[in-house]
Amino acid sequence: MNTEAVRAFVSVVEEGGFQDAALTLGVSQQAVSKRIASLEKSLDVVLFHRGPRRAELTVDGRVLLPHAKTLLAAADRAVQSVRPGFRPLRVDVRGRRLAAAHLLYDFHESHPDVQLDVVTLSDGGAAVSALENGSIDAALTYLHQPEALPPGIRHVHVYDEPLEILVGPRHPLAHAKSTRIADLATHRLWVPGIVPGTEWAAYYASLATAFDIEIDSTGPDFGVEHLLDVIADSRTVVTFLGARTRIVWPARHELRRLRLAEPTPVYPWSFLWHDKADGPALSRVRDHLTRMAHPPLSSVWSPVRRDGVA
Amino acid sequence: MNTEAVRAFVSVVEEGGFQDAALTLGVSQQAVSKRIASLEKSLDVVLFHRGPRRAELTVDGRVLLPHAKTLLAAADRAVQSVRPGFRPLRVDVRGRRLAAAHLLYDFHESHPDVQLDVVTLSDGGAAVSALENGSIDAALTYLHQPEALPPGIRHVHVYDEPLEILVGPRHPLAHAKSTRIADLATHRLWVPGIVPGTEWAAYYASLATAFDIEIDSTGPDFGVEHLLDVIADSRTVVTFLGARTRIVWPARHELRRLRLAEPTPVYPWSFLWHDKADGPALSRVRDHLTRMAHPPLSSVWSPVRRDGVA
DNA sequence: GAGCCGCACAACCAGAAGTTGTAAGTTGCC
DNA sequence: GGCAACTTACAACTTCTGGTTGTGCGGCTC
Repeated sequence: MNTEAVRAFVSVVEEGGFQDAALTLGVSQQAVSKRIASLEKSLDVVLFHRGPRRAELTVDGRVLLPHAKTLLAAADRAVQSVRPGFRPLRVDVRGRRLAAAHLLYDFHESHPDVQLDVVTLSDGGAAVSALENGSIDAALTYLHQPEALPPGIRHVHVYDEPLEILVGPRHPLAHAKSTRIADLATHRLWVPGIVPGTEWAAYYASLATAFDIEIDSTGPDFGVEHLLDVIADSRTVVTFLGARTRIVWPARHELRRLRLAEPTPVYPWSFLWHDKADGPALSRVRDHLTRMAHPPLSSVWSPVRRDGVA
Repeated sequence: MNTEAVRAFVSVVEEGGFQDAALTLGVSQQAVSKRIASLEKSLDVVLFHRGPRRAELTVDGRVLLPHAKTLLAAADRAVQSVRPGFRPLRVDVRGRRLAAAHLLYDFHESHPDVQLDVVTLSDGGAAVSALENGSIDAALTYLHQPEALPPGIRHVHVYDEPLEILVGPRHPLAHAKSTRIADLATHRLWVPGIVPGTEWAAYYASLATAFDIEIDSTGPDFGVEHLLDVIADSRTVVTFLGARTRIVWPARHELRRLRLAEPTPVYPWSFLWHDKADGPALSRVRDHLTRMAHPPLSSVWSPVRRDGVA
């Protein structure tokens, strides 16, 4: 499947003949003829009835046509996605199952005309340096030290995500409706895969200090499936997750999500962008996110102190 | 954008390095290196950080990756769509705004796993010969002469589509709820674009004969927009359309669709297929369509007499 | 420091894909 | 019927893409 051959095919259909297609493609008629011939050979079907009149699509050609068009559209979008200056807005969401991805998806649903490219970088620090060198335009992340941002990078708080815990069916808390975080001190709090130095690690460090609990992030991270297996089988292990974190577990696992209360710890999401990247598309995203900001819960704990309105 | 270069790019990401990608692609490491280099040159971005360790995606590479994958998926689907013996089921629906397309879309909604290619051929006769030579697998059309089908082609009636009329806001019937077809004899019944010799022409000929009305199909067909313009402005002109024919008219046109009653003329849709093409996918479509068959209306007129159940 | 690993560059070669020139076919007009 | 006008296809030639093998360079590992 040669892209140029496909382009020739679509062009012949749209222009109505080899000659005219050649003209619009800027090549000779013979070149178009060769492209179509090679395409037909590679697919092993005839695409046009060549009458001496004009070329007419065969049934195979008719079937191929829409597929060919989507192929070309995909190719064009692929090229556009990395074209400096003209590319879609690039936003880092830290992970595709996290609340940030959810927030951005909300935006996409209500603004389908804004071209987006969703990226996931390794950590918030990487996002900031990517913002600095211009390889991304914006990021949704937890900002541990707002005051330490490099010049030119701006930020706004957009969402406080309540924290929940996940326990197995035989855990003592399995049938509770909610629990207080201080009551968790006696349980084993396990959050594998926290990479030291990331904003994620900083958040859990703050949480552990604030409530005088111990969060175990040791041991190798074998992935979510393994974590769920352990939780499901254990009477003691508890893990944290954001209220809007999407996880899918196998049907056999009867896991429970529990709200935390009095206070509810929240994971604060900020929207970051570079002054230079600011423009109409970016401000539409930012406006949407700030407008969507949920009203603050009655009793919350957050690692960052925010002055003024949420 | 060379497809093979994109394939190499995705392969390098999935395999984790140039070397391994070369192995799975069956080419030399240097060839992969060249492909990536040419892709980077054509896009004018760097896709991989070449550390001495393993190749690592840049932000541009991360962004391109999903686009590259959809591009390859589109290419594969395009090839599959014409691959003899393995291609998706091809069904002719006569026109994408007609009831047949609607019926097939219903099927697609409830059976998204069945790969379909929807085709529109010029007329029912073309569909039959396309069925005969195997270039399509099935068709939804009005079958004027079921007894004249070539051997091997089978058919089943699936849907009676009530006929409606379309009038402008100043037409005397504009505020009627429904009308009897016999009462239309005094109006100008205009259906432009009926190609003689098609099943469409045969249907209207039957209709005209049965109710002793005159249907005007003369004059050049300037398309639906022109037809709607004429209807909207006229106090006399009336046109027919199927109850499930989708038309979109500009907001300024206050057109009215009216049901026909006592009897309601129906446009009977049949599902046609070739014995040789019968298989699990085709029978799922056929079963769905026959199951969806609507209960017969109380008083209908149809050009074909059907014995037994609907 | 020696060896290993991973990617890039150089030289070479085959063939893909462009060009021009020309043939073969049908339509339309005289 | 014969010729002009038009279409697409084929032939010969040229260019250059994209593959190969051989080799170099830089950073890990031991």
